[in-house]
Amino acid sequence: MRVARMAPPPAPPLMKERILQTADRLFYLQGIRAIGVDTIAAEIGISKRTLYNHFPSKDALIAAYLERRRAQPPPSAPPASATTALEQILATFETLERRFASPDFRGCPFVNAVAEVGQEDRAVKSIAKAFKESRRLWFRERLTQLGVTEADALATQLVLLVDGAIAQNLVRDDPSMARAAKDAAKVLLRNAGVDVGDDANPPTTRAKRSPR
Amino acid sequence: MRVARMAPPPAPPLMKERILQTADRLFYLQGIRAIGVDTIAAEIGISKRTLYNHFPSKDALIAAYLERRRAQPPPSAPPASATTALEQILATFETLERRFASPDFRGCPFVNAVAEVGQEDRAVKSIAKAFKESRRLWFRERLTQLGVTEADALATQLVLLVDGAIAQNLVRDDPSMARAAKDAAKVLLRNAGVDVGDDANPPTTRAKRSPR
DNA sequence: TTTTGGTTACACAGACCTGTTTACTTAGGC
DNA sequence: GCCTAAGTAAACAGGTCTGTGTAACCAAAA
Repeated sequence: MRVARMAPPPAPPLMKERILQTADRLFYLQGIRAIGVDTIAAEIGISKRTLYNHFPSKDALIAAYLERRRAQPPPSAPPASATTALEQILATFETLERRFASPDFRGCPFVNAVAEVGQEDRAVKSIAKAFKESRRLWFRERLTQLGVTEADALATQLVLLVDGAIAQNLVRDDPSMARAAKDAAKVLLRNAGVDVGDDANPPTTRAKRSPR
Repeated sequence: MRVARMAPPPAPPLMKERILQTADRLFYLQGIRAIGVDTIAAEIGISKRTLYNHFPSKDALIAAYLERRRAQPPPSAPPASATTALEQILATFETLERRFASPDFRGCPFVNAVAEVGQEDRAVKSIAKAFKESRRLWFRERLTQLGVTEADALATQLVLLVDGAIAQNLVRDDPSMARAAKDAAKVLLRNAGVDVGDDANPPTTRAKRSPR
C-alpha cells in the first residue's frame, strides 16, 4: 500500500476518491439509509473526523456519490463491438441482462436513492432526474442516426423498458426480464421502420389472425 | 363514532385497521425507514404500547402494510366501464396517468419497500414478488381472452412498461410517461395481432423507409 | 528546527429508534 | 361489587445515528 509522495497532491485527492468508492459500494449494495458514516469510515480505516473533513455532511456525500455515478458513461459502449447505432441500442439490453445476473445488482441507484431520501433531499432528485434524461438522450441520438422521425417519443419508450426491467428484476430476481425488454424494444423499433434483422424470433407471434 | 358493544369484537378489529390505514399513508408517502412507530401511534392518538399489542414488531407492521396493499384489487377495474379485455388493459395505463398527476403519488410501494428494506427483510421481498406476479397474471388473463397466443411473454412486457413508467415518473414527475407506456403497449398489442383500433395515432411513425 | 496540515483517537452532544416496563384508568360482563 | 380486558401515560433500556470538539501525532516543508 505504498503511496507516492510529492508535494501538494499526496493523499488529499486520493482520500476523497477512496471515500467515494467505499460510499458507492456500501450505499448501492445496502442502501443509503442503511449505511452510516461510521460504517464507511471504519471500512476504509479512517476516522470519522477525516471523512467530515472531506464532506461537510452525509447529504453532501450522498450527492457526491450520485454525481459520480451520473458522470460515468453508459455501460453499453464496449470497446470495439457494438459499432452501429442499432447494435449499441440492443447491446444496452444485453448489458442489462448480464448485470442482472450479478449478485451485486441492486436496481437503479438513482431510483433507489429517490425512493429512500428523494422526498427530503432535493439534490438527490435533481441528480437522478439529470441522469434519467441523459440516458433518454443517449437513445434519442442513436434513433436519430437510424432515421427514426419520432426519435424523441421512441427514446422515452425505450427508457421505460429499461427501467421497467430493472424494477421487475429488483423484486423478482429474474434476469430474463432484460430479454423481455429487448424483445419489446425490437418490436417498437421495427414499428418505427428500423430493420432489426430477421423476424425469426418475434417476441409475440400473431394471434386471432386479424384481417391482413 | 359510537361503536356497537358486544363481547369480543368491540374495538379490537377497528383499532388494527386504523393502525394499518395510518401506517399505509405514512409509510407510502414518506418511506418505511423515515417513519417510526412513535409517529404512527401519535398520528392516531394512541399509545405506542397499544400499537405493539396489535403488531409484535415494526417488521410485522411493514409486512401487514404490504400484504394489505397486495390484497387490494387492481385499480383498473372501474364499475361499469372498461368491459372488454382490451379496454381493461388500456384503462390500466389511463389510471396510471391519473395517479401520476396526484401529488400523493410516490411510486410503487412494493418496489420502494424492496429498495428500502428488501435486503434485510425477506418477508417484504416475498410479498412484493407475489404482487408483481399477480399483476402479470392479470394482464395474461386478458391477453388470453383476446386470443393472443404468446400471452405470457406479452404480459411480461406490459408489466415492464407499467413499472418503467412508474419509475420514470417517480424521478421525473412527468405524468406523460403513462401515455408513452400506453402508446408502446398499443404497438406491442397490434404486433401480437390484437386490433387496437385506428392507426390514426401511431406512437412512432415510419422512418427511413426500409425495404418494405 | 520550527511550522504546518492532515490525520488519529476518543469522547461527547443531541436526537431518534425499537421495544419494554410500570402503574394507572376505564368500562363492560358476570 | 368484583373481574377482566384494553387502553393510557410516561419513563426507561439499549442501541444507532449525525455531527462536533479536543488533544495528540506524524511527516514533510521552510
